Amino acid sequence: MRIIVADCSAEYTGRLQATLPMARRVLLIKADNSLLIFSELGSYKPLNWMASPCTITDITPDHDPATEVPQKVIRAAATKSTDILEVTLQHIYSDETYDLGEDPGLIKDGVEDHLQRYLAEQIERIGEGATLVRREYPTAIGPVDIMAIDGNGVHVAIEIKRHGGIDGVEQLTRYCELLNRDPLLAPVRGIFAAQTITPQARTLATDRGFECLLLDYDDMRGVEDGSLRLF
Amino acid sequence: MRIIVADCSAEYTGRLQATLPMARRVLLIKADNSLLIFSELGSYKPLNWMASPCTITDITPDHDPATEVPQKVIRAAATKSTDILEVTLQHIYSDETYDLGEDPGLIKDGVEDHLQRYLAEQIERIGEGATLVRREYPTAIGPVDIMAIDGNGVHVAIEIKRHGGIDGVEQLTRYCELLNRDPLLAPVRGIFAAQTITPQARTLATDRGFECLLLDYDDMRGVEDGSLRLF
DNA sequence: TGTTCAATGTCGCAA
DNA sequence: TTGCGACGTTGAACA
Repeated sequence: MRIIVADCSAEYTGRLQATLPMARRVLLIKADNSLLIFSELGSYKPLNWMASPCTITDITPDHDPATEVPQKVIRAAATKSTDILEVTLQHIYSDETYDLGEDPGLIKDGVEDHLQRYLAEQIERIGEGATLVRREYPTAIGPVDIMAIDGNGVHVAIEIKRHGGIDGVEQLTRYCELLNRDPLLAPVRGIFAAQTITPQARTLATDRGFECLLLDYDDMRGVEDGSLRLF
Repeated sequence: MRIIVADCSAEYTGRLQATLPMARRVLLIKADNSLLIFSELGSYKPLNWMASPCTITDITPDHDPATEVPQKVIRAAATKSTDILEVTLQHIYSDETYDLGEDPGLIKDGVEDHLQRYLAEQIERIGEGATLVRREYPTAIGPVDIMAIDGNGVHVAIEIKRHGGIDGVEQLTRYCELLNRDPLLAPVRGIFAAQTITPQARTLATDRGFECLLLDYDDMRGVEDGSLRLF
């Protein structure tokens, strides 16, 4: 990891054009050659960047103290496209390199996948006698999160979200519309399951005849842990 | 901007739980207190982070060379939620601070807005004899990207995306449904125009009776530049 | 301030 | 590899 603090300007040409006027910034050049340009504000997104794979070229122009020749130009050129990011360094305050080595990486817990897995394993949460058909049930317009059959033998398409908004209801609507065209499946009920559901989404879902199911993550995890403890 | 190079581990608790095992990494702490943790690989997204607004607390435990007490713990706590990111620094290689000042920001060119402008000016790309009604044609549920009239005098609603996915088709569907209720406009054709269109979006669009139109940005820009050169 | 929508999105999974 | 959807999305425009 090379860390540069410098007054710099930058030009990006690729899927769009972007210009960064001269200002003091921090540049990171990672082991994979990706280059990031940061300022003091904003979230984790850099002002500008070049993703790996790319080649980095350091260009050092002749230095003439009389004129304001840049100290250095760093050119990052994407390998698989014509994207180019060129950073002109006017004054360099620091330029240091550290070898960080490989990173063991991040370990996550608690995302939608877990919700889906738990609900699939505790499918009777949608109603007594329900059985799982499969997770990620494939359709022409994408996989339905969970397909099940309820206690009355009726197919149930379940859309799962961590946070249920209108988009999720639209998604469920598309799936049910499509699935209900299949005489082997129809009628198909829809269930909108989420840890939280916005009032608008609940209204829309209800209006379209879908059931809303609030998921309690801790509860579901508890049941899972409990069942594991039995064996 | 504070730049720290250190062996560190981290724990994030918030919308999810995440753990980062001990490894050498780069930390950036920006003027707004946001904190980013980088490794050598990956794109611009940090391994872990805390967004502004948040408070940063430096905790220096008693140092006992006999046991492996961490040199420092940095605790970033979100202001508006209970999110916490705690970074334990075992060995610090560098810890420097620079004042970058304010950034003039990025200037962009070539986003969806430009596609829309080009297509509006080259409206016959949707068919010979087509004429533009207006860009950002207002409706009760939001503006239609482009409203036009085709060679047969039929209204055409055009939804433009840089990358066309299912969401865009849904958007176009909502617009057309609404517009077709207006006896002064109906019937209204729908065109889904994008630089790239996913197969599923194409299937859905076709199924709903919409035409798909692939846009070539360079081509459209070329025509534009060419016409500009004439004057 | 909250909501909606684009993004040089990025990331991960599965076909 | 490509397609697809989630994301601690981020960021900007607008009501």
